[in-house]
Amino acid sequence: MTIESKAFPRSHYCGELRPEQAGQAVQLCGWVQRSRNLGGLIFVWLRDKTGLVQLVFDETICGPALFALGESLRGEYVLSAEGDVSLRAPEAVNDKLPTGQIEVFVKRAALLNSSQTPPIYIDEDHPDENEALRLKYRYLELRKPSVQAMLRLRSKLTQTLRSYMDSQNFIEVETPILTKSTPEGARDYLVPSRVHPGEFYALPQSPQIYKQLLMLGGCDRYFQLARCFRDEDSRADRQPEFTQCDLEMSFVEPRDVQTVVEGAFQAVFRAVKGSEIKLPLERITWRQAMDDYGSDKPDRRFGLKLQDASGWAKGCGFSVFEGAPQLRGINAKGCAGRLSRKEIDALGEFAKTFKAKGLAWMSFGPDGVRSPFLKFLSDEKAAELKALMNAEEGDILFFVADQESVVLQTLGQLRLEIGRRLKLIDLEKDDLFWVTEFPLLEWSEEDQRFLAMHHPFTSPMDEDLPLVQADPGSVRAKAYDLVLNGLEMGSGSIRIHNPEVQEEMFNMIGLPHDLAWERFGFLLEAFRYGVPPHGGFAFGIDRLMMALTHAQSLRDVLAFPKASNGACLMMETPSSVQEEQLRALHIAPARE
RNA sequence: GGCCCGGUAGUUCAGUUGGUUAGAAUGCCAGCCUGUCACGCUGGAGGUCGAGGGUUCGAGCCCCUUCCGGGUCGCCA
Repeated sequence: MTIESKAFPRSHYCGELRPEQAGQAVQLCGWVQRSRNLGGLIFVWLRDKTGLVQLVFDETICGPALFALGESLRGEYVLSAEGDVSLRAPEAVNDKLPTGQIEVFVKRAALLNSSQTPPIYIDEDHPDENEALRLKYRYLELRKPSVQAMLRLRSKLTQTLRSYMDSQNFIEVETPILTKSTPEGARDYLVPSRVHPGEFYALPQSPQIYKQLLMLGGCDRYFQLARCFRDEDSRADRQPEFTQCDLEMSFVEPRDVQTVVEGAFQAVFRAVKGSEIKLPLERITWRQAMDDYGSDKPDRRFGLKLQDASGWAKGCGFSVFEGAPQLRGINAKGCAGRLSRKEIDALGEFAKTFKAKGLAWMSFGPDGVRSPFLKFLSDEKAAELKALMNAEEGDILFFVADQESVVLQTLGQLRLEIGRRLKLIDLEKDDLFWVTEFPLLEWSEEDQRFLAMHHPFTSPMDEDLPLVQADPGSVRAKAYDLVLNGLEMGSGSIRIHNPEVQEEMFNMIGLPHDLAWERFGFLLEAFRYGVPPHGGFAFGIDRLMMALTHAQSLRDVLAFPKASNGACLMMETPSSVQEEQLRALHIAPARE
């Protein structure tokens, strides 16, 4: 019957009250979700991080002063309330609320704060609100029990990883955030130095160099939940700053690292999802992944594998096919009737965004074969192609003719697009596996030289060492990726510990000796002092969260995500600074 | 850097071929209401149609520029 201004010590969380507490006096704290004023009776939903519970203000029980307070309550007012938990009458039970069998008759309350009308709905019924507003008022969105549940899940995940890595005798070591700009790879965020005019630190894209130095330093088994930064454009699954579980081990081969990582994923799935992953995980080679799926991170939850028709294309009579280095295709089994002509054309446009010149198709409907290129083929060649692609009535074939990289990428993406459009993907399945034996190098048309596919410290496979001089492009690396449901969870490799091989590597990627020393001299020098063989792995915590929660965007699994241009709409960063600050950093103001 | 989609009330959206005073729902404010749970009923307030320029007798609508948000290609060792 009293109104106070200080919060009461809390006895229970709102969302956790159950019929077992009936008859008890409880103290609750939270925010007003909504109130329904019936005149002589007021119902108020109180929310905390666990969920909602219904408070009842009944004037005959709480008295006129407290009732007046109840009348004044509005959305997001902050309230501390004491009252008696009471079972609801059967006809008054709300099945939609976990706490719907009970309600709390308020006897004491403290109004701790009022609130403006919030600009976003803080409930679970309005998920598709304006992204910009959600980002600007993220702190309000955090009040949603679903977002709170995400944060708890994330915390559970990191706790599980830490305890698992500890159980495997890894130690967590923090490496510097102020570090050195590295060439190759993503753009760095630069940090100007006040003490060293004209010189810059960089934020780490990963703790790569440090963890290798830790191996040199005898740490043997290191891990870190590491913040990483890349100054590149965002995507739904890419943010400028993100968190990786980064690890490195000494005296190991790929299998040893993979065993530890697999175990970590098994532990996480057990703890967070309650599901069991069978170990060891399946391994497929990079070559196999590319040939079958046109991707080094295939989504294997549906079929539609790629098939090579290059051999058939020789002398087929259709110049587009004959003139291209490669012809590969997909048989979309039973999909002929599910794709309209308009949709097929849209897929053609889709294919063109991946540099394909066009998308050839051939459908086998009840009224016969239809295809824009059928007229160029003899009956025999057409029949051959049908047999080669295992086509039957109801199927539709898609082909891309071009150089290998374009063919594979286009068909790989097309396969995913068809899978999405026709809902062929089994979302209940979790498909976790290794892709191994990545190429060491990839040819860059732009730079007209080889680039390290992973990074320049990745070790070649022992059996491919003889190819290093003769055919660098075919050398495979001790590099491996972990893939979950078509998402790249992370990648790792065994590093080069032999100075001659390292020198050879720099040669292959066209990095002159003195330039290599300028950039990595400290590492190369360190490696003269008895570096152990070592290798490691890193996987994205954020992407793993996305997979575990079926989130559509990385934003949904971060407490404070950034917008697609890298800006924080809430704090309005990046922001300009005072000229004085710039002067201290020896930086000239931007000219308009 | 390229391409696609979007921006109208606090919020989610509608807005016809370019034509009167820009609408709905919800939220908000006021009043009534003792079993609501998307409470109900009555009344009310609320708009720089992202911004700037142009075409026109007349622009939320057409054109140009630009800003912001989302997606994507490039990029992301």
